[in-house]
Amino acid sequence: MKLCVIRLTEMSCDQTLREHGYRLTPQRMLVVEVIHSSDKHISAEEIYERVHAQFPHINISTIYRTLELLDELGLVTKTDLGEGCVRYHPAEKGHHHHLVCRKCGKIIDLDELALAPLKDALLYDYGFKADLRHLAIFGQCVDCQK
Amino acid sequence: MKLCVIRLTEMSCDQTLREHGYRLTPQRMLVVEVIHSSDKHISAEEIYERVHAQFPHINISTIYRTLELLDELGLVTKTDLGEGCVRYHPAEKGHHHHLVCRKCGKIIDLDELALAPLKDALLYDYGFKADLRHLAIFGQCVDCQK
DNA sequence: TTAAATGCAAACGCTTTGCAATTGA
DNA sequence: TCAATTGCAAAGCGTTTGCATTTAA
Repeated sequence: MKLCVIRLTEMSCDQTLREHGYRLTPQRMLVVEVIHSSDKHISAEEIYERVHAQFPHINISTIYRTLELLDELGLVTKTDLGEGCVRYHPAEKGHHHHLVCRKCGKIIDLDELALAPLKDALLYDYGFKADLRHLAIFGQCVDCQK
Repeated sequence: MKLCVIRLTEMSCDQTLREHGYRLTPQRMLVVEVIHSSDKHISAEEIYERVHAQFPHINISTIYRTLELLDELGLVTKTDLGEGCVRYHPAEKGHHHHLVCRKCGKIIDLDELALAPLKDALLYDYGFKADLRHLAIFGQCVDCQK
């Protein structure tokens, strides 16, 4: 069941690449596969490590170039969680926010709807059209408060 | 009137430094002065430029070391607005959030209270104690929506 | 006098770039 | 075939660090 979804998503990536006249190289396919099969948001370095295990010849600049391309095509979303690197995840997996624990580093996903009232308030009070995709909110999780 | 406030705040910085056994060097005093007299949040590079104009001998590593110290003493607050650098401002100027326009780069200050409902909701629903100081919210400002 | 602070230079981690060699269509 | 893509090496950025020299107290 899970596998079906993954395959489908990867296939639509491949299709999108082809549609835009980009080549389907093994490097690109592996990057797409790794991002889609990751259960969490993944950094360029982590993607590199995983691809490298299967394709030792790959260079990290190829990872960055592929990520830039996937971002341009709207296939991945970038999130800056304030760690000094950017994290990527498939755009298809939908928008959500992040509660980042400053103590243990845990990242809790927060549904997009949780910020809907704030979004409305900002538009009403400031005329500001907030783009609240993948917001990172820092603090302390339940476990670390004990 | 403004000048009084600035003087007072700088003096309390100087006092705090002294109280903790740190030396009052001309470099440190200039950094404090520049941060306090800036009308907006300022980056290390910008602080360096302004201090350098008055004190050409200064090195940027001194700026970074001073900022680290001021942060430790709770005299300045750091904000990552996703520009690839950290911005600083006097802790005395209070907490607030930032509406960052993706088009024109304008930064609108948002009162701390605006996020109080969200903070409460996160604690209630997730048990997450959010530290909502100096949050950056990206989007489009009124002017850029036209 | 002397520990603390500085300037300098070199390195850091993440990311980008120029260029020659390789490869998918 | 040949432009697109890659690997490689080098550089970019903001920031940090080790160390000898200087300086505030």
